[in-house]
Amino acid sequence: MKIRTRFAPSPTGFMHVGNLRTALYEYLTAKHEGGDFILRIEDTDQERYVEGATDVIYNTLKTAGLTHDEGPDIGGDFGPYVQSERLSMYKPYAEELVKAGKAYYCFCSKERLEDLKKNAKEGEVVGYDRHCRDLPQSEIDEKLQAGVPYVIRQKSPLTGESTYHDCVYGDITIPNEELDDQVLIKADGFPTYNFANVIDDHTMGITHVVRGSEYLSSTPKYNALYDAFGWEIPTYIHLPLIMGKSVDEEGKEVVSKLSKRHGSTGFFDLVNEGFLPEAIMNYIALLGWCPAGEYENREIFTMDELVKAFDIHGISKSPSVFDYDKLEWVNAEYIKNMDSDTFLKNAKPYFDKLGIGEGSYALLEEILKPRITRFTQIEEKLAFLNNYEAFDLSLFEHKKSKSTLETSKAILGDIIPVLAEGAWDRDAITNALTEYAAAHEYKNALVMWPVRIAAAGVAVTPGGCAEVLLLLGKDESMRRLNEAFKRLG
RNA sequence: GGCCCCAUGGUCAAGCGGCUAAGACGGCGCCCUCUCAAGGCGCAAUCACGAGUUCGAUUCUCGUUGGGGUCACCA
Repeated sequence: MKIRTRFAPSPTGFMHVGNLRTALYEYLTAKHEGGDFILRIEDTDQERYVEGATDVIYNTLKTAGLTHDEGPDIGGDFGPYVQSERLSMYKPYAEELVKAGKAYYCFCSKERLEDLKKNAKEGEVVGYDRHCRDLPQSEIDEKLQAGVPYVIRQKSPLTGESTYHDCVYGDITIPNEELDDQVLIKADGFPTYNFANVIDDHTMGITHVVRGSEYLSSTPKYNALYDAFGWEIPTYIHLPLIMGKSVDEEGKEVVSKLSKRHGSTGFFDLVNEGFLPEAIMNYIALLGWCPAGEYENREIFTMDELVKAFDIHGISKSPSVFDYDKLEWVNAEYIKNMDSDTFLKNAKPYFDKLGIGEGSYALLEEILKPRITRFTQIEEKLAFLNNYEAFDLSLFEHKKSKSTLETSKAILGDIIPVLAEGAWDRDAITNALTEYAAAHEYKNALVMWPVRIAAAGVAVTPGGCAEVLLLLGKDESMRRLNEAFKRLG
């Protein structure tokens, strides 16, 4: 049978990387076996409606490279794919359950439910007291007739225990008394997430349910629903949570579910910070899953390779901490391996901002590629091109090169005229400097150091002396060299 | 608090009764080198604890501790 998985986000306008990783694993689970990946929008909570939020979902999936086979935007044989458009189908299912004695009408007011909670003993957590579970039929009819608002609740088993199998966690057993009579249809007639989820998954032919491990303990309730309808229970693949590390008020390191306080956790937040979509996906694929066989120890994967390598046996059970350092490294790997066109496409906005012309593109690509871990760093790396301030002359002093204020002054004095007359290409500049060094029996470093400092005005530059001069152009270089020379007295 | 799950270096993690306990990020050192990177080489760093089972436990069982999740007319 063809595998069908689904990604069922609710439109909140924000795509958490945890959700995105779930989507990724759902995609990979299906695609590894040649199955279908379905997108379904779960918008049964009208109170949480956010304008344009579904576009965020489409854009995320598209940018992330997770192409769905069926969904609200492209259709499919199991539509509609938006829950609010399926609204009419849920209640009849719930009523079918009521008729079968597997669910019941509950007329309890919100106030009564709140009182239940309020009256609970200190530290005690109480669920619904099943007040309406065994109401006499006459009373039910009466209330229905009178138009008393109601919800439909699932009749959960009171005793015994439920066991189910999960592909990652193995057999899970829960005492049935832990299962409460959850609401299936809300007072407004809308289904709850739990209920709609089961109905949708079944009617859409979802074979593998992939979701976070927070559903581990409520899964028996879902199963009870499948059983009540006589439907086949899907294969479950629960995923370990993604955690974040932070420091509490006392300065202690604490680990908790990844959230805003750990830094950017939204997909587009990360993208805006300069992380490449491919790198983000690559990184999160490895958070909680480890490749095996021919892919063992591999760190960099294209989406196609992930599809080939993915195997649910490699999914780990323990939660993992989101490591921004490693993400940064993965991102850098992608940059280093980029072809020129892609590199330029990403770098161009920054080049334009700095007023850099086409003539420098190739050289910049060469010197920037190994030096940036994110494209957003370009501005800072090249700041010296447009800024040249009266830098601290002590920059000319460099122990390793044996450069001092004196040697710098002498060498600049000698070399400025030479450079002024020479050609302005990489070889010419390099040769001029090294030949001068050789002629005076100086180490290259002793010559390169002051020239680079004088030209850039900063200690750290991407690329070396010749590259800095080239980027600056002859006029600007000579101007700076002369100015620095003058300042050296 | 009840219930469920988890537990290998700082982090991601391999391991599935016998290994000098992989690999990666990060850290540190060396090399290369005009700075910074990149690259190369190397080093430090892990089986939470306690009982069992076994000839032998990181690996199996139980307990302890620690961490996480969950207990809605939210999804």
